[in-house]
Amino acid sequence: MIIELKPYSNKPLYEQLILEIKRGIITGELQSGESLPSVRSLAADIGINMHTVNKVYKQLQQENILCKEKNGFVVNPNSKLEQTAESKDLFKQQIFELMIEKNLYCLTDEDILEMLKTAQEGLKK
Amino acid sequence: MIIELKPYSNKPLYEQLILEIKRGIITGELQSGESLPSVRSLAADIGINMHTVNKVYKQLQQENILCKEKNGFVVNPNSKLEQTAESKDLFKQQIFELMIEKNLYCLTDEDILEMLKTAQEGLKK
Amino acid sequence: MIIELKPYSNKPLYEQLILEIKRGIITGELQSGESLPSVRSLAADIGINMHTVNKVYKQLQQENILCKEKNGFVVNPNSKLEQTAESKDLFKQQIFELMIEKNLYCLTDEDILEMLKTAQEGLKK
Amino acid sequence: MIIELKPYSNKPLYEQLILEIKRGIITGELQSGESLPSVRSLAADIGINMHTVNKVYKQLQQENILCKEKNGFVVNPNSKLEQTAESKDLFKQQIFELMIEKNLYCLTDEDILEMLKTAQEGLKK
DNA sequence: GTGGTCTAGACCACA
DNA sequence: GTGGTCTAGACCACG
Repeated sequence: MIIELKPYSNKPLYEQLILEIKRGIITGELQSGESLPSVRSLAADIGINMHTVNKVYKQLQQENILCKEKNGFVVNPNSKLEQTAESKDLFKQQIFELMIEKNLYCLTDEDILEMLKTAQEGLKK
Repeated sequence: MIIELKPYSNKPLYEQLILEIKRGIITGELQSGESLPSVRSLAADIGINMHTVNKVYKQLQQENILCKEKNGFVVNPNSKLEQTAESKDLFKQQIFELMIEKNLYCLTDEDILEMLKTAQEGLKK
Repeated sequence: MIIELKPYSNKPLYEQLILEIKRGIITGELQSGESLPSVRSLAADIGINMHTVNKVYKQLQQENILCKEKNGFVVNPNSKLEQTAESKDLFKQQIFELMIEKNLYCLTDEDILEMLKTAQEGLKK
Repeated sequence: MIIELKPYSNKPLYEQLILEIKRGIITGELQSGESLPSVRSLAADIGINMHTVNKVYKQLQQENILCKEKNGFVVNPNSKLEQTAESKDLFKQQIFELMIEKNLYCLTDEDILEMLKTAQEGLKK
């Protein structure tokens, strides 16, 4: 799986990396139960600090997306992921902000679905 | 218009306030062309610092949502707001992240629209 | 002579008015030696504060563009205006800033002359 | 790069600093992609407040002249800068005011070009 | 009265 | 270490 981060972006590296890993899971590049690279090797591969990768793995563990095993982290092997309470709150907040913009600029449900579809098609890099 | 901020939220006060003002515009509590309270009075009202309000007004001016008149700020009197290039980029990023979550937790288009609708109904506090 | 000020602009009213009067002189709408309206009547006409007009007249007097007579202000009757030392400094600063932008965005002398010409053609409202 | 600000000028410190940085870019003292000093160190160097430098960097980022990287700001690495819509409007206004002065004092195109050239030669302090 | 600018000092997130 | 945010208080320009 190829991961590219933008050091220029406003978005913190760790958030970018979280999104990248989630993307990998969605596209199937990271299968259920598959092991992730070690903190050190991933950090070296993508050229960022070890602590940043560590933070990412821990946060994804908290979101129930990764599980810690004795030999490192693996993708949660449960076929269907459940949102944690915190994830749900964050998601609601995302929806809320989207709704604000939607109304402010008079966008329709169709506009939103269209954009979601476009985003999804651009998923596999 | 009632504005409530959460001082201990992760979200910066100024971002919260920006959302609140946008909400006011959507619900019609703030009409097109209507004057906003002065930075000082709003700051006093909601119990935050003048400079924080100032930052909010300036950013909303940047987003073309507020206009500066000689005696304070007013809601952009244009009936239909246009997204700036930057707004569009941010919106695309919002959509992208939503799409990631949508796929990760196997949500449907209908789920998303339903949540948007719910959020909208909860608009008027 | 028709004067229109934009209360929305970032530019202070008094600076706008100074430019408008200079424009009038250039286009010939205000002839050499011609009287200007009284502070009060001009203020009333264009809907601004008397003090603002007063400030404008005084500043233009200092720039040697207007002269004070017993019955009010008149356009300096000298056929050819001379820049005061301060005007020259301000003008040099204007030129300096223009030069900065010109170089920053790699504009040519021709671009500048072209834009000056265009501005001049738009002079007579 | 040597930067000198005039604390008692009419022009705000932050505008002066913006011009100085643009000057540095034009003269090549600041190369494309080069890092700028941190807000704190630059502020200390030139004897102004950190927040003032911060404002300058942010505004230059807005103008697409600086980019924010993870560890500070760098000069936009694009070889040719593009004016933003706002920059263009400001530039037009500059041209307009120059044209007014040009006509008021009966200056010729050659005078303007001559002054621009002189200003440019005085660029490297 | 309004917003704009500048200063100063604090705490936090990120890497 | 970096910039980001927030607070607090001061002075100024504008109208």
